[in-house]
Amino acid sequence: MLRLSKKIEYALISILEVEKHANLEPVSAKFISRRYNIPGELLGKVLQTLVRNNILNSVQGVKGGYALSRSLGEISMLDVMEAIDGPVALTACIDGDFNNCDQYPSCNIRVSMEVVQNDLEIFFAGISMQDLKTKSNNIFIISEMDKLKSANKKNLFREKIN
Amino acid sequence: MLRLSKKIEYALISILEVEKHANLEPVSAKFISRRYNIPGELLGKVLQTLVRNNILNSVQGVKGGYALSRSLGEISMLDVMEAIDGPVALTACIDGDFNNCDQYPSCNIRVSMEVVQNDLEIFFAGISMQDLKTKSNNIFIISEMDKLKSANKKNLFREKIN
DNA sequence: TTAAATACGATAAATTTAGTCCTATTTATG
DNA sequence: CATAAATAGGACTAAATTTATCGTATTTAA
Ligand code: SF4
Ligand code: SF4
Repeated sequence: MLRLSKKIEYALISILEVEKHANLEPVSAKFISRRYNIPGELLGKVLQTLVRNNILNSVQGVKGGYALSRSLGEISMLDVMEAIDGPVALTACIDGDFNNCDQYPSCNIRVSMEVVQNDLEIFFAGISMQDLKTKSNNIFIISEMDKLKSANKKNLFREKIN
Repeated sequence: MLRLSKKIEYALISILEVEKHANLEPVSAKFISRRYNIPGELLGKVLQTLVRNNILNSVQGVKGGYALSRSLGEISMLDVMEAIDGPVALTACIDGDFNNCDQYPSCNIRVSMEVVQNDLEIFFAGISMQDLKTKSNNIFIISEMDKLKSANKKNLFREKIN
Protein backbone atom coordinates (compact mmCIF):
# COMPACT_ATOMS: atom_id res chain seq x y z
CA MET A 1 0.00 0.00 0.00
CA LEU A 2 1.31 3.37 -1.12
CA ARG A 3 4.53 1.72 -2.24
CA LEU A 4 6.77 3.73 -4.54
CA SER A 5 7.38 1.91 -7.82
CA LYS A 6 10.86 0.59 -8.51
CA LYS A 7 11.09 3.02 -11.42
CA ILE A 8 10.56 5.93 -9.03
CA GLU A 9 13.26 4.58 -6.75
CA TYR A 10 15.61 4.22 -9.71
CA ALA A 11 14.85 7.81 -10.67
CA LEU A 12 15.49 9.19 -7.17
CA ILE A 13 18.71 7.20 -6.81
CA SER A 14 19.91 8.36 -10.23
CA ILE A 15 19.16 12.03 -9.68
CA LEU A 16 21.22 12.05 -6.47
CA GLU A 17 24.05 10.23 -8.21
CA VAL A 18 24.00 12.52 -11.24
CA GLU A 19 24.24 15.50 -8.93
CA LYS A 20 27.47 14.17 -7.43
CA HIS A 21 29.06 14.45 -10.87
CA ALA A 22 27.75 17.97 -11.39
CA ASN A 23 31.04 19.53 -12.50
CA LEU A 24 32.45 16.45 -14.20
CA GLU A 25 31.58 14.48 -17.32
CA PRO A 26 27.96 13.45 -17.77
CA VAL A 27 27.13 10.12 -16.11
CA SER A 28 26.16 7.18 -18.26
CA ALA A 29 23.23 4.88 -17.59
CA LYS A 30 25.65 1.97 -17.55
CA PHE A 31 27.69 3.57 -14.76
CA ILE A 32 24.62 4.07 -12.56
CA SER A 33 23.33 0.64 -13.49
CA ARG A 34 26.54 -1.00 -12.26
CA ARG A 35 27.01 1.24 -9.27
CA TYR A 36 23.52 0.58 -7.90
CA ASN A 37 22.85 -2.83 -9.44
CA ILE A 38 19.86 -1.61 -11.46
CA PRO A 39 18.77 -3.44 -14.65
CA GLY A 40 20.41 -1.44 -17.41
CA GLU A 41 17.71 -1.38 -20.06
CA LEU A 42 15.06 -0.36 -17.58
CA LEU A 43 17.24 2.33 -16.06
CA GLY A 44 17.85 3.72 -19.53
CA LYS A 45 14.15 4.13 -20.03
CA VAL A 46 13.75 5.83 -16.66
CA LEU A 47 16.52 8.31 -17.42
CA GLN A 48 15.12 8.97 -20.88
CA THR A 49 11.77 9.74 -19.29
CA LEU A 50 13.42 12.18 -16.89
CA VAL A 51 15.00 13.90 -19.89
CA ARG A 52 11.64 14.18 -21.64
CA ASN A 53 10.30 15.81 -18.47
CA ASN A 54 13.12 18.33 -18.23
CA ILE A 55 14.58 16.97 -15.05
CA LEU A 56 17.76 15.71 -16.69
CA ASN A 57 19.69 16.76 -19.77
CA SER A 58 21.31 14.14 -21.95
CA VAL A 59 24.36 14.04 -24.22
CA GLN A 60 24.39 11.41 -26.91
CA GLY A 61 27.35 9.64 -28.42
CA VAL A 62 30.49 8.03 -27.07
CA LYS A 63 31.26 10.27 -24.10
CA GLY A 64 27.56 10.89 -23.55
CA GLY A 65 25.42 10.59 -20.45
CA TYR A 66 23.15 12.56 -18.20
CA ALA A 67 23.33 15.75 -16.11
CA LEU A 68 20.84 17.71 -14.02
CA SER A 69 18.76 20.25 -15.87
CA ARG A 70 18.14 22.21 -12.66
CA SER A 71 19.36 22.19 -9.07
CA LEU A 72 18.23 19.56 -6.58
CA GLY A 73 16.30 22.22 -4.68
CA GLU A 74 14.19 22.88 -7.75
CA ILE A 75 13.22 19.25 -8.26
CA SER A 76 10.44 17.98 -5.98
CA MET A 77 9.58 14.38 -5.25
CA LEU A 78 6.22 15.08 -6.87
CA ASP A 79 7.99 16.19 -10.06
CA VAL A 80 9.82 12.86 -10.19
CA MET A 81 6.76 10.76 -9.38
CA GLU A 82 4.66 12.48 -12.01
CA ALA A 83 7.40 12.34 -14.60
CA ILE A 84 7.85 8.59 -14.24
CA ASP A 85 4.40 7.23 -13.42
CA GLY A 86 2.12 10.01 -14.66
CA PRO A 87 -0.25 12.06 -12.51
CA VAL A 88 -0.54 11.03 -8.87
CA ALA A 89 -4.17 10.03 -8.41
CA LEU A 90 -5.44 8.61 -5.17
CA THR A 91 -8.60 7.31 -6.87
CA ALA A 92 -9.72 6.31 -10.36
CA CYS A 93 -12.18 9.20 -10.60
CA ILE A 94 -9.48 11.75 -9.83
CA ASP A 95 -7.51 10.19 -12.67
CA GLY A 96 -10.40 10.93 -15.00
CA ASP A 97 -11.91 7.51 -15.63
CA PHE A 98 -14.87 7.88 -13.30
CA ASN A 99 -17.06 6.07 -15.80
CA ASN A 100 -14.90 3.06 -15.09
CA CYS A 101 -15.92 3.11 -11.42
CA ASP A 102 -19.05 1.17 -10.43
CA GLN A 103 -19.37 3.21 -7.23
CA TYR A 104 -19.26 6.63 -8.85
CA PRO A 105 -23.00 7.35 -8.89
CA SER A 106 -23.43 6.58 -5.19
CA CYS A 107 -19.93 7.29 -3.87
CA ASN A 108 -19.77 9.00 -0.47
CA ILE A 109 -16.00 9.55 -0.34
CA ARG A 110 -15.29 11.08 -3.72
CA VAL A 111 -15.15 14.72 -2.65
CA SER A 112 -13.15 14.08 0.49
CA MET A 113 -10.70 12.00 -1.49
CA GLU A 114 -10.12 15.05 -3.67
CA VAL A 115 -9.25 16.99 -0.53
CA VAL A 116 -6.82 14.30 0.59
CA GLN A 117 -5.38 14.19 -2.92
CA ASN A 118 -4.71 17.93 -2.84
CA ASP A 119 -3.01 17.74 0.53
CA LEU A 120 -0.97 14.77 -0.61
CA GLU A 121 0.28 16.61 -3.68
CA ILE A 122 1.30 19.47 -1.41
CA PHE A 123 3.07 16.96 0.80
CA PHE A 124 5.22 15.57 -1.99
CA ALA A 125 5.68 18.92 -3.71
CA GLY A 126 7.15 20.10 -0.39
CA ILE A 127 9.94 17.53 -0.47
CA SER A 128 12.83 18.49 -2.74
CA MET A 129 15.63 16.28 -3.96
CA GLN A 130 17.92 18.56 -1.97
CA ASP A 131 16.00 17.52 1.15
CA LEU A 132 16.54 13.87 0.26
CA LYS A 133 20.25 14.47 -0.21
CA THR A 134 20.61 16.44 3.02
CA LYS A 135 18.75 13.92 5.13
CA SER A 136 20.32 10.83 3.67
CA ASN A 137 22.57 10.49 6.68
CA ASN A 138 20.28 11.83 9.36
CA ILE A 139 17.94 10.07 11.69
CA PHE A 140 14.41 11.18 12.22
CA ILE A 141 13.73 11.69 15.90
CA ILE A 142 10.66 9.70 16.82
CA SER A 143 10.07 11.62 20.05
CA GLU A 144 9.50 14.74 17.98
CA MET A 145 6.66 13.16 16.08
CA ASP A 146 3.90 14.24 18.43
CA LYS A 147 4.62 17.90 17.92
CA LEU A 148 4.81 17.37 14.20
CA LYS A 149 1.58 15.46 14.27
CA SER A 150 -0.47 18.17 15.93
CA ALA A 151 1.10 20.83 13.74
CA ASN A 152 0.30 18.78 10.69
CA LYS A 153 -3.25 18.08 11.69
CA LYS A 154 -4.01 21.77 11.82
CA ASN A 155 -3.19 22.06 8.15
CA LEU A 156 -5.43 19.30 6.94
CA PHE A 157 -9.12 19.65 6.38
CA ARG A 158 -9.36 23.34 6.87
CA GLU A 159 -12.63 24.92 7.79
CA LYS A 160 -15.14 25.33 5.04
CA ILE A 161 -14.83 28.64 3.26
CA ASN A 162 -17.70 30.16 1.26
CA MET B 1 0.93 5.83 -8.48
CA LEU B 2 -0.11 6.10 -4.85
CA ARG B 3 -3.57 4.84 -5.77
CA LEU B 4 -5.74 3.62 -2.91
CA SER B 5 -6.77 0.01 -3.43
CA LYS B 6 -10.42 -0.73 -4.17
CA LYS B 7 -10.59 -2.59 -0.86
CA ILE B 8 -9.58 0.56 0.97
CA GLU B 9 -12.23 2.53 -0.86
CA TYR B 10 -14.83 -0.10 -0.01
CA ALA B 11 -13.76 0.11 3.63
CA LEU B 12 -13.99 3.91 3.76
CA ILE B 13 -17.37 3.92 2.03
CA SER B 14 -18.68 1.24 4.37
CA ILE B 15 -17.49 2.91 7.56
CA LEU B 16 -19.29 6.12 6.64
CA GLU B 17 -22.42 4.16 5.73
CA VAL B 18 -22.35 2.11 8.93
CA GLU B 19 -22.12 5.30 10.96
CA LYS B 20 -25.33 6.58 9.42
CA HIS B 21 -27.15 3.62 11.01
CA ALA B 22 -25.51 4.19 14.38
CA ASN B 23 -28.68 4.03 16.46
CA LEU B 24 -30.51 1.52 14.26
CA GLU B 25 -30.07 -2.17 13.48
CA PRO B 26 -26.62 -3.32 12.38
CA VAL B 27 -26.04 -2.94 8.62
CA SER B 28 -25.53 -6.07 6.53
CA ALA B 29 -22.82 -6.51 3.92
CA LYS B 30 -25.53 -7.19 1.38
CA PHE B 31 -27.18 -3.84 2.07
CA ILE B 32 -23.95 -1.93 1.55
CA SER B 33 -23.10 -4.07 -1.44
CA ARG B 34 -26.36 -3.14 -3.16
CA ARG B 35 -26.38 0.47 -2.06
CA TYR B 36 -22.89 1.15 -3.43
CA ASN B 37 -22.72 -1.51 -6.12
CA ILE B 38 -19.77 -3.29 -4.52
CA PRO B 39 -19.11 -7.02 -5.21
CA GLY B 40 -20.72 -8.78 -2.27
CA GLU B 41 -18.23 -11.51 -1.47
CA LEU B 42 -15.32 -9.11 -1.58
CA LEU B 43 -17.09 -6.55 0.56
CA GLY B 44 -17.79 -9.26 3.12
CA LYS B 45 -14.09 -9.97 3.38
CA VAL B 46 -13.30 -6.28 3.76
CA LEU B 47 -15.82 -5.87 6.57
CA GLN B 48 -14.59 -9.02 8.29
CA THR B 49 -11.08 -7.63 8.19
CA LEU B 50 -12.31 -4.39 9.77
CA VAL B 51 -13.90 -6.46 12.53
CA ARG B 52 -10.65 -8.33 13.15
CA ASN B 53 -8.93 -4.97 13.47
CA ASN B 54 -11.44 -3.60 15.97
CA ILE B 55 -12.81 -0.93 13.70
CA LEU B 56 -16.22 -2.57 13.33
CA ASN B 57 -18.24 -4.90 15.51
CA SER B 58 -20.26 -7.68 13.94
CA VAL B 59 -23.44 -9.51 14.86
CA GLN B 60 -23.91 -12.94 13.31
CA GLY B 61 -27.13 -14.66 12.43
CA VAL B 62 -30.34 -13.61 10.71
CA LYS B 63 -30.65 -9.99 11.84
CA GLY B 64 -26.89 -9.63 11.90
CA GLY B 65 -24.60 -7.05 10.41
CA TYR B 66 -21.99 -4.49 11.31
CA ALA B 67 -21.69 -1.44 13.58
CA LEU B 68 -18.87 0.93 14.52
CA SER B 69 -16.68 -0.17 17.40
CA ARG B 70 -15.63 3.44 18.07
CA SER B 71 -16.60 6.90 16.90
CA LEU B 72 -15.56 8.24 13.48
CA GLY B 73 -13.24 10.71 15.19
CA GLU B 74 -11.30 7.83 16.68
CA ILE B 75 -10.73 6.04 13.39
CA SER B 76 -7.96 7.44 11.20
CA MET B 77 -7.44 6.83 7.52
CA LEU B 78 -4.15 5.19 8.47
CA ASP B 79 -6.03 2.78 10.75
CA VAL B 80 -8.19 1.73 7.83
CA MET B 81 -5.35 1.46 5.34
CA GLU B 82 -3.25 -0.65 7.68
CA ALA B 83 -6.17 -2.84 8.65
CA ILE B 84 -6.98 -3.70 5.05
CA ASP B 85 -3.66 -3.77 3.25
CA GLY B 86 -1.20 -4.23 6.09
CA PRO B 87 1.53 -1.79 7.09
CA VAL B 88 1.96 1.24 4.85
CA ALA B 89 5.48 0.94 3.48
CA LEU B 90 6.84 3.34 0.92
CA THR B 91 9.70 0.98 0.08
CA ALA B 92 10.44 -2.74 0.27
CA CYS B 93 13.18 -2.27 2.87
CA ILE B 94 10.82 -0.38 5.18
CA ASP B 95 8.50 -3.35 4.87
CA GLY B 96 11.27 -5.60 6.17
CA ASP B 97 12.37 -7.50 3.08
CA PHE B 98 15.52 -5.52 2.39
CA ASN B 99 17.30 -8.71 1.42
CA ASN B 100 14.89 -8.81 -1.49
CA CYS B 101 16.18 -5.48 -2.81
CA ASP B 102 19.16 -5.54 -5.18
CA GLN B 103 19.93 -1.90 -4.41
CA TYR B 104 20.04 -2.23 -0.65
CA PRO B 105 23.84 -2.43 -0.22
CA SER B 106 24.46 0.71 -2.26
CA CYS B 107 21.16 2.57 -1.81
CA ASN B 108 21.44 6.33 -1.36
CA ILE B 109 17.77 7.05 -0.63
CA ARG B 110 16.97 4.48 2.03
CA VAL B 111 17.29 6.70 5.09
CA SER B 112 15.46 9.64 3.56
CA MET B 113 12.66 7.35 2.47
CA GLU B 114 12.26 6.39 6.12
CA VAL B 115 11.82 10.07 6.91
CA VAL B 116 9.23 10.48 4.19
CA GLN B 117 7.51 7.32 5.40
CA ASN B 118 7.26 8.72 8.93
CA ASP B 119 5.80 11.98 7.74
CA LEU B 120 3.39 10.15 5.47
CA GLU B 121 2.12 8.04 8.36
CA ILE B 122 1.58 11.22 10.33
CA PHE B 123 -0.28 12.65 7.36
CA PHE B 124 -2.77 9.80 7.17
CA ALA B 125 -3.00 9.38 10.93
CA GLY B 126 -4.07 13.01 11.02
CA ILE B 127 -7.12 12.39 8.85
CA SER B 128 -10.05 10.90 10.75
CA MET B 129 -13.17 9.30 9.31
CA GLN B 130 -15.04 12.19 10.94
CA ASP B 131 -13.00 14.54 8.75
CA LEU B 132 -14.00 12.55 5.69
CA LYS B 133 -17.65 12.70 6.68
CA THR B 134 -17.55 16.42 7.44
CA LYS B 135 -15.80 17.34 4.23
CA SER B 136 -17.77 15.11 1.95
CA ASN B 137 -19.83 18.05 0.78
CA ASN B 138 -17.22 20.77 0.97
CA ILE B 139 -14.90 22.14 -1.64
CA PHE B 140 -11.23 22.63 -1.01
CA ILE B 141 -10.24 26.19 -1.79
CA ILE B 142 -7.35 26.09 -4.22
CA SER B 143 -6.30 29.67 -3.50
CA GLU B 144 -5.57 28.65 0.09
CA MET B 145 -3.07 26.04 -1.02
CA ASP B 146 -0.04 28.31 -0.99
CA LYS B 147 -0.38 29.11 2.68
CA LEU B 148 -0.92 25.43 3.42
CA LYS B 149 2.07 24.54 1.33
CA SER B 150 4.52 26.76 3.16
CA ALA B 151 3.11 25.73 6.52
CA ASN B 152 3.42 22.11 5.53
CA LYS B 153 6.96 22.45 4.27
CA LYS B 154 8.12 23.67 7.64
CA ASN B 155 7.06 20.42 9.21
CA LEU B 156 8.88 18.15 6.83
CA PHE B 157 12.53 17.34 7.05
CA ARG B 158 13.21 18.95 10.37
CA GLU B 159 16.72 19.97 11.31
CA LYS B 160 19.06 17.27 12.38
CA ILE B 161 19.03 16.60 16.11
CA ASN B 162 21.88 14.90 17.93
C1' DT C 1 -36.33 -26.24 10.82
C1' DT C 2 -35.31 -22.74 7.77
C1' DA C 3 -33.29 -18.79 5.91
C1' DA C 4 -30.35 -14.89 6.41
C1' DA C 5 -26.34 -13.55 7.85
C1' DT C 6 -21.07 -13.53 9.20
C1' DA C 7 -16.41 -16.12 8.76
C1' DC C 8 -12.88 -17.59 6.04
C1' DG C 9 -9.75 -20.50 3.09
C1' DA C 10 -8.72 -21.49 -1.71
C1' DT C 11 -8.51 -20.22 -6.24
C1' DA C 12 -9.23 -17.77 -10.61
C1' DA C 13 -9.26 -13.61 -13.46
C1' DA C 14 -7.65 -9.15 -14.46
C1' DT C 15 -4.53 -5.54 -14.13
C1' DT C 16 -0.27 -3.43 -13.23
C1' DT C 17 4.57 -3.47 -12.66
C1' DA C 18 9.11 -5.02 -13.82
C1' DG C 19 12.20 -6.45 -16.98
C1' DT C 20 13.92 -7.87 -21.72
C1' DC C 21 14.74 -7.64 -26.67
C1' DC C 22 15.62 -5.37 -30.76
C1' DT C 23 16.68 -1.66 -33.79
C1' DA C 24 17.89 3.12 -34.79
C1' DT C 25 20.54 7.18 -34.06
C1' DT C 26 24.28 10.05 -32.29
C1' DT C 27 29.16 11.10 -31.74
C1' DA C 28 34.13 10.84 -29.85
C1' DT C 29 38.10 8.59 -31.25
C1' DG C 30 41.70 5.99 -33.68
C1' DC D 1 35.82 6.77 -42.37
C1' DA D 2 35.05 2.81 -39.53
C1' DT D 3 34.19 1.54 -34.96
C1' DA D 4 32.49 1.43 -30.56
C1' DA D 5 30.05 3.57 -26.83
C1' DA D 6 26.34 5.83 -25.76
C1' DT D 7 21.18 7.68 -25.81
C1' DA D 8 16.25 6.90 -27.86
C1' DG D 9 12.44 4.28 -27.98
C1' DG D 10 8.90 0.68 -29.60
C1' DA D 11 7.33 -4.03 -28.83
C1' DC D 12 7.09 -7.66 -26.09
C1' DT D 13 7.45 -11.09 -22.04
C1' DA D 14 7.51 -12.28 -17.25
C1' DA D 15 6.36 -11.55 -12.64
C1' DA D 16 3.75 -9.77 -9.08
C1' DT D 17 -0.17 -7.75 -7.21
C1' DT D 18 -4.87 -6.67 -7.03
C1' DT D 19 -9.57 -7.81 -7.72
C1' DA D 20 -13.09 -10.94 -7.71
C1' DT D 21 -15.31 -15.52 -7.20
C1' DC D 22 -16.27 -20.12 -5.25
C1' DG D 23 -17.32 -23.21 -1.72
C1' DT D 24 -18.15 -24.46 2.91
C1' DA D 25 -18.87 -23.75 7.82
C1' DT D 26 -21.06 -21.41 11.57
C1' DT D 27 -24.34 -18.42 13.91
C1' DT D 28 -29.00 -17.03 15.12
C1' DA D 29 -33.81 -14.75 14.62
C1' DA D 30 -38.17 -16.25 13.44
S1 SF4 E 1 -16.16 7.50 -7.32
FE1 SF4 E 1 -15.63 6.92 -5.23
S2 SF4 E 1 -15.16 4.74 -5.38
FE2 SF4 E 1 -15.13 5.52 -7.49
S3 SF4 E 1 -13.00 6.04 -7.84
FE3 SF4 E 1 -13.97 7.93 -7.09
S4 SF4 E 1 -13.65 7.86 -4.88
FE4 SF4 E 1 -13.20 5.80 -5.62
S1 SF4 F 1 17.13 -0.20 -0.12
FE1 SF4 F 1 16.72 1.63 -1.37
S2 SF4 F 1 16.02 0.78 -3.31
FE2 SF4 F 1 15.92 -0.89 -1.86
S3 SF4 F 1 13.81 -0.82 -1.09
FE3 SF4 F 1 15.02 0.40 0.33
S4 SF4 F 1 14.86 2.48 -0.46
FE4 SF4 F 1 14.17 1.14 -2.11
